[in-house]
Amino acid sequence: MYRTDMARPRTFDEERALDAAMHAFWANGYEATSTQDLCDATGLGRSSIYNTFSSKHELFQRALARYIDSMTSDQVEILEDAGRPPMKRLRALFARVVDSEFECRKDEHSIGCLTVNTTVELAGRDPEAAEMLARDLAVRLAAISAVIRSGQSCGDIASTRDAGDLARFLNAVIGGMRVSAQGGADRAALTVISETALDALNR
Amino acid sequence: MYRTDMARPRTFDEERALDAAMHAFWANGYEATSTQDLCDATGLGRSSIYNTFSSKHELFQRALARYIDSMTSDQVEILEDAGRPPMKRLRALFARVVDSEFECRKDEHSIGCLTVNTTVELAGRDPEAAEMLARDLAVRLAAISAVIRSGQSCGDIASTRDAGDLARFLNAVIGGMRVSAQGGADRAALTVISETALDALNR
DNA sequence: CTCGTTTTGCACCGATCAGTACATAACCCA
DNA sequence: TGGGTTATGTACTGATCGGTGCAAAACGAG
Repeated sequence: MYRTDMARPRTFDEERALDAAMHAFWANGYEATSTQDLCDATGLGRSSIYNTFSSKHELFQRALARYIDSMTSDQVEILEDAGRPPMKRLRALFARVVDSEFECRKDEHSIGCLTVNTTVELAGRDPEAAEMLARDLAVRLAAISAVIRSGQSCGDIASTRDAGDLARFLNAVIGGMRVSAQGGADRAALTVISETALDALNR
Repeated sequence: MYRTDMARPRTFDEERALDAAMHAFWANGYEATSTQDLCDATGLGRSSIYNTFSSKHELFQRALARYIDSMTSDQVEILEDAGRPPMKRLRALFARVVDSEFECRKDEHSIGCLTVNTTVELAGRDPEAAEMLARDLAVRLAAISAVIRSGQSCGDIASTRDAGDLARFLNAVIGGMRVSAQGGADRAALTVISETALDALNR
């Protein structure tokens, strides 16, 4: 079908372009990011973008997939660090969330989390995005649940609530922290929120 | 300046039109709601909309203000119900939040909360919206803090954390519940999240 | 009924939207 | 060096964007 030999090679790195597009969608949302914005962000011409990614919507899906892959594998890695006790792992997860809100900023404001942003903006009317988000949510909930279960069985976590329920709770708090950050909450505020959330596991 | 007498009267109710516009922005977001959508939602012609609300942006500000007014006064009323003990008031607040996620729906999905949606979509690049949201947040945090303080002094709330910090926490959980609802969480899931959040106040 | 004022409907504005057509450039292989 | 193939830049498409101009309609006051 394609003969990549004996033809003009690309002058750009597809992964880098995808990364730039991802940041554009992340900072401004799907609707507010125009195809021209994507050209500017990636440094590519319209032809190259459409030749490589087919459409704005497919480019968005690839950008979202990339974000989900990197963020969730990052978090799962923290959660599956068998060398540390469960509560320490959860604390590390929250610390990671707080840090992430101060990594990518724009005009002194957090740009939040692409997963949360997309859930709010698109989940209700973009079936493909909704399904990607649902699958990712399941993965994250499973990872958190596993840590909580092990914490409950070793006595590190006192709460007798269902591990899955506690995982949903922690996940909701993380989402709420993202929103709070976009609403202007500073590092201290986010830190206290996460500490308080962990209080709920110890009763 | 204006002589409303001896001129053609309006054929529509401004508050009803504003309400329809608010629901359109609420369900679809600012960017995804076109002026044509606003005409369809309100039943007004373009002239009437621009004559009454000046611009899409000003109409949005009025819609957001209307939403904030009604939602926050609703919640503050629950929180200031001096006849009930503090924890009961907080529980009632969360019950109200859960219910609200199942009042206005679209295609089996929650449309969330306009305050959260706007924080995510616009807070970073719309100063007027950001300021309205910040003022509203301060009001809600103050109301929650007051309830928590009274709960701490009467022994209804065991946590010795700063009341303001606990309020930030509860507010974040509420935001996280809105996001979870948009991500597909059902009533039982939201209920457990709120119960777990309240666990944190009793240790 | 006429005048002054505002509302309303309709046509229209330039700008921008996502996406495409096509010629040419750039490359590998023979 | 010439031919096959893909990448790229430029110009363009129809549709829609937010917003406006304007004339007719609709009313109250005199």
